[in-house]
Amino acid sequence: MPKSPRVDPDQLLELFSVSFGAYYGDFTAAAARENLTASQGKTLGELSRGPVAMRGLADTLACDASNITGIIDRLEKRGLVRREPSPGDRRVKNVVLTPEGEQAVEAIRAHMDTTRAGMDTLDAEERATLHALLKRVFTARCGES
Amino acid sequence: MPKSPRVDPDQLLELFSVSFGAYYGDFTAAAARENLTASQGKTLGELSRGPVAMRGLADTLACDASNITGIIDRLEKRGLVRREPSPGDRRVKNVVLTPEGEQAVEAIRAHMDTTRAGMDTLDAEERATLHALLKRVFTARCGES
DNA sequence: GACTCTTGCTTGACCATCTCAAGCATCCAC
DNA sequence: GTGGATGCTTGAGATGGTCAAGCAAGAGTC
Repeated sequence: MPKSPRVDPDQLLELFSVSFGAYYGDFTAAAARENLTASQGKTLGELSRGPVAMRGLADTLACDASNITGIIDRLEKRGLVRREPSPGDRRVKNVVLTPEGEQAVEAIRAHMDTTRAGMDTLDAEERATLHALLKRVFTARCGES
Repeated sequence: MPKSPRVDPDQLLELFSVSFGAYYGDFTAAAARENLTASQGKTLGELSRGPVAMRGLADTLACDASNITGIIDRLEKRGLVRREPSPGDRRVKNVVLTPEGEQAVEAIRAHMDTTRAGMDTLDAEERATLHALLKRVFTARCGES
């Protein structure tokens, strides 16, 4: 079953652009529902995988460390996040999600309506295929075997 | 060949988050190379598909129209873009990419190194499959037959 | 210990992005 | 032509982003 022959990398890149634009819009809207900006939502999402040092957030979000200070300041002021001193290195501050922060992450994920509706058009096998292909394209270098 | 059984929507959503983060970082870096911010790059990318009214850009980029005014101001000042009156409606201004603007878009697309490297790990059939699946998830509602 | 080097975080300055409220010009319906 | 809707701009205020500078703390050397 030849899905559609002749998809060159430029066409795929173009589709990435459109798809990610749609995802980003959906994400931004879901975050706005919680009175969070896209950057704040993205930061909380990273933290949902476990505590991260300020430096680590700056690396993941690909921005200057000084930027993170302000974002965490605002999230901390709202009680969604907490700075904790690192036991091993007193320079380092680990950022931890509070229960309220976890709730916010859940709420955002639950309200990604457009994206979820799109995913619902795939059956289980198609989801598995998409997952495998996307993973190869975007997480190759962090690659476990 | 069962790729990987049991990928539920939440896992796929999670992978979207990571993948789009990687894409966004790559895009931002490529845009920065041209002395453009991510928003400016995204705007130019939209315009590469043809002229768009200010209002249309605001809709596509999912932000307030007043925002677009500033972005286009800066792009126009740098000669990457031009405002043209719409023949049919004198309220509307169509934004057109200049040749310099087209060059900038090409340069950004050419320097999406991480993403291109990831795509190179796929063969032609896998690209076609990924294209078809992504398209179904994210462009269903604009759907031509 | 003292000296230096590096690293992690914060601060301040400066611009870009984003939203909202308000305003103006134009179109459209009546 | 009057009134209402629409397209764009402006200005205020908060957030996001970079850069340069600074402080605190680990790490290596003596």
